[in-house]
Amino acid sequence: MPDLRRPERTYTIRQLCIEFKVTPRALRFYEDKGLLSPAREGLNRVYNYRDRARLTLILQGKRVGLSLSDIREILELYSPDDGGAAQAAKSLRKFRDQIVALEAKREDIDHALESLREGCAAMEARLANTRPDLLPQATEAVETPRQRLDAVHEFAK
Amino acid sequence: MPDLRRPERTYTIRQLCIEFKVTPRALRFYEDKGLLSPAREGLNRVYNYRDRARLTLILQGKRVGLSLSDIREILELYSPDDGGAAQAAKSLRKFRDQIVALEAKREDIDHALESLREGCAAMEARLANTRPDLLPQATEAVETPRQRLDAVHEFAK
DNA sequence: GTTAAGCTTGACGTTAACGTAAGCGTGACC
DNA sequence: GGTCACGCTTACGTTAACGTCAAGCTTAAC
Repeated sequence: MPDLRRPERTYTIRQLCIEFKVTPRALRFYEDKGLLSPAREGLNRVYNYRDRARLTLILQGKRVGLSLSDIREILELYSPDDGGAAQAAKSLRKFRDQIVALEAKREDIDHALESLREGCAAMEARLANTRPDLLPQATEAVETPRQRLDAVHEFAK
Repeated sequence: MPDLRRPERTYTIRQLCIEFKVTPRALRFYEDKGLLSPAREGLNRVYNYRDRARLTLILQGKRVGLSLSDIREILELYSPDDGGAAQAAKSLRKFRDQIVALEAKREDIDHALESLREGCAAMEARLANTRPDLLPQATEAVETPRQRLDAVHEFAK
């Protein structure tokens, strides 16, 4: 049995799920889509450090707004054929495209925020004049549910 | 017949579609979802300047990444139904919630941009060392298809 | 020896925002 | 009097990224 702290370390599907806060369904889905291809022990999936690394890349990609198929393309660039130089250029272009898209989105948001703030100010002024007693009612925020993962078990690294 | 340059001006569904580069299906969909409710002339929809204004708000909202139901809520705030101060307080709270949500989205985007830029820099460095000839290839933008609406007719304002 | 936990593979369900097609009505035009 | 062009409704199809069973296999525990 390999030392648990070495790169030979392997993971069950659930271990990775808990560590990265995703569901088993998601990992199997990524596999379906060709983003992961863990080894098997009988039927069971066995993830190694390389799979783990790919998973972190997948989730990072998602966080920056890339689609799974974008991510798959990028992942393919990091492994095969040559040193990956020829097509690293391609993923560089994708990154840049994404940057441009996000910058545009940011500007839109800034505009929206501006007009929302104007609207707020106007309504505050109106309320302050007519029913100042109602102002505090608008101060409370709405509850944000979030979080709903099975267990909260802790796995040693 | 009303003067075409006055606010009494009305629009057919297709006129709005061409002006805003959306499809009739989209407008009917927004209506289904309660974001628009144009008048009718027989069966045919007749949009007025107010509907038009709402449509611009809808599309602005979409650009900043709001869902249609988010947009519907916001639209409802702009038609206060009563002069009611109590309602205004509620609206104010919603506005503030929306501001908070957008600010969060903005931060997310900033983070994403940051790591995208890092990734870009790393890949540029790598490419510059190994295959500087491939760098220009990544400079071109990807073609953006877009536009596929029947005619390019021009409608006077 | 029989639960229980954890894994597996289907396979259908879900949400958003429409696309697309079928079938029908209406007026304009040649 | 066909045939566009435009409009209507109803309704099924689509994509992404999983969620949610159902049914079944294994292994550890009691």
